[in-house]
Amino acid sequence: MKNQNEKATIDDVAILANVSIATVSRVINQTGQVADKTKQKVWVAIKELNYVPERAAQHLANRKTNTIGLLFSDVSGDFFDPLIRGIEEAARQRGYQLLIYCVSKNNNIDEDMPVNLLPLGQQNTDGLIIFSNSIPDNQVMELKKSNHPFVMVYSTFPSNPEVPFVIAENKNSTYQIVSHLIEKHGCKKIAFLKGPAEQEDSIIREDAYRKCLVEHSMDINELLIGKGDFDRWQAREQVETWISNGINFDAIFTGDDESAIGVYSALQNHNFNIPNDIKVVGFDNMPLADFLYPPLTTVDVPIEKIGKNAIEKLMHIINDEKFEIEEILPTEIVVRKSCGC
Amino acid sequence: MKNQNEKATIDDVAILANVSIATVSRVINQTGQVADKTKQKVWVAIKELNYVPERAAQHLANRKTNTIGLLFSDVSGDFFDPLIRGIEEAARQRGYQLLIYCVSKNNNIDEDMPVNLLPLGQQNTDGLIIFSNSIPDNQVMELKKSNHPFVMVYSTFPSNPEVPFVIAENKNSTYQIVSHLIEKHGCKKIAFLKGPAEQEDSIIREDAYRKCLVEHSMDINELLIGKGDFDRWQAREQVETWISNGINFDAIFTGDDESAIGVYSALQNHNFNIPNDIKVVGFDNMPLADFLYPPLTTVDVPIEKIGKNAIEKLMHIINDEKFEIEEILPTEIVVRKSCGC
DNA sequence: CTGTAAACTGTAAGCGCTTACAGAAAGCGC
DNA sequence: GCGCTTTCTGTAAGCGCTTACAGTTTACAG
Repeated sequence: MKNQNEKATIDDVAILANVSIATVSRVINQTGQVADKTKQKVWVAIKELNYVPERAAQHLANRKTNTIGLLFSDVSGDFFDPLIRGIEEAARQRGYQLLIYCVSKNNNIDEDMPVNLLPLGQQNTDGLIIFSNSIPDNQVMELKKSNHPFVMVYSTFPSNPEVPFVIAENKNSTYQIVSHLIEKHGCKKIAFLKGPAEQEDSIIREDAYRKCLVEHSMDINELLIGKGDFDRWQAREQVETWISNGINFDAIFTGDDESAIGVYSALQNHNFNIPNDIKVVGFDNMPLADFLYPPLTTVDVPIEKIGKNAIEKLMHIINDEKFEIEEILPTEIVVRKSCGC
Repeated sequence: MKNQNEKATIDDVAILANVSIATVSRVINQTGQVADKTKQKVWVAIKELNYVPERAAQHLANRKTNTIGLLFSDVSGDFFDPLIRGIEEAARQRGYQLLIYCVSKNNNIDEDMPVNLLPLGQQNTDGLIIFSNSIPDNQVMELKKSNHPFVMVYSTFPSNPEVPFVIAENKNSTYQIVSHLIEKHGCKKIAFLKGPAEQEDSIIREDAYRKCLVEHSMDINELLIGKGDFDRWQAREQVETWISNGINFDAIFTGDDESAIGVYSALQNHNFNIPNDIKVVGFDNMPLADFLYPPLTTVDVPIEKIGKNAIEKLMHIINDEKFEIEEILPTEIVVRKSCGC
């Protein structure tokens, strides 16, 4: 080692162990055969020098970064948490690092930005996990063309059936939970808070909600379909508006649990009792759902598993193995008290 | 470009633009002088080829990774969210990527693990942000010795006054919020949920709580000091235990907002009214605080700012600029309704 | 002891970039 | 036109690794 303060390189190890750098590389990566005695010497030297391979150099030589990128937007905390954990852990177990990039209002990704200028891409990752609508559709197309492996999470990409994704089942479970309100609790005026317009979940849930009402011979009152944006602030505001406009409803399907937080806040601030005055059900079963009062009836989405499976699929793609383009994980309704049960 | 499918390299650009790779590098990095006409040619070639510099190669040549690592443990979502955003955004603005690693039960970092084997370190980052107690103390010491830049966030490192940190003020604000309960609302039996024993915040808050009671000539009832662990599940359990043991209290200082979630759940499930029966106050002012019912009186901690400032300090360290070892951001009590106001 | 295959090890090229250094071109005063 | 400075550009070395290929050693049957 030229200098005590510099970090050791593979050369230093080779010199100290009295072998060639090729051998050092072989013992570290367990590639090729190395005599036990030699291995031993090398390990000793590595420990002695506190040697850690420089990842950049490995990447360059391997033409592989061993890191996967996560692109996400403003998912709220309680939901985001299990997701990122699932992803990070699964990635790490496979020897990958996780690089992240949050898209937010302040640093939006422009439609016109060439896809190769995305902060996460071929230059620094072996593959990408893209959360929902964190980048514009045309970028997804470009990315697909570029052949850089990626998988979408939490939303499909209808315009191109080749784009792999992992999502949760939406339609049936929405139908079920709305039915529950109608059949079990006799709700007549069920309000609905729709998510962001571009988001697929949002659309599917709305369709299922409408279908459910229709098939139960109920009128659809457009006044009862509000904007929730899967956002607690927006949801609260919408409910406040309904209340101050004197609009009547006996239940709310909040679109997602994040919105349910806003709904609870608005209703309780106006002294409505949940579920006696108004029943509410959500979607996602985020960790908080069981801590709200009353505990929220919702649809359980295996968030962490979605993350894990996304990584798994991504690995298949990266390794050129066979994989299913689409994966729809089952969800199941979890009945707590907010629906009146 | 040898092959249409391969990504372009700097050589391809150089050939197409009919200049040397040195020149290409110079225009990309804006280092050195390049004639306008030449610059132009280079940019055209870059666009033409969709060229993006390979980060690994840059790193190797620069001896700089331009990425900073975030080491965190089980911080809960609603809290974690602003933090990570603050950090990621600040880092990106300075041209750094964010690599993350979650320490959790399943992949704990062993005390004996040599610090150079941490998944985040010299090999892949230029510096680290370390959240609270995500790695054992001795590792922090080792890291310090290794001279790799890092800053602690959300906790100081008392055993070594050289370790830089960014934290929020704890003592005064805890004192204030407990006083508020006593002076303004006449609380006589204030329970307290302490955080994880190793965590500094936890200790400071407990001390301030005790001091406040003593200075208001109140008895300290050890039965009213429970284990909250800054964890909603644990907090709920502790409160349930108190209730089922018939222990009396008229208020709870929950230690942090995350615990407050558990406290609300336990109290409300047992039909206690907050604040009429029992007043509760928290600490952190996480986004959810205003959405709980009743809205939580708590102490506002500038979470996102802590993240930002940590990055800033880290940059100073990396760039060998002057910096303050310690930074304690002011907090302020935000009064909502859960205290009875 | 020899020959041959198997086991092991080393040499050197190359991954894609940055940059020190030197050389070429341009500008300018005379 | 000349010399000198300034501006611009290219050559080549080197960052720390992996790995193809070739060379050396060992094991063992004959």
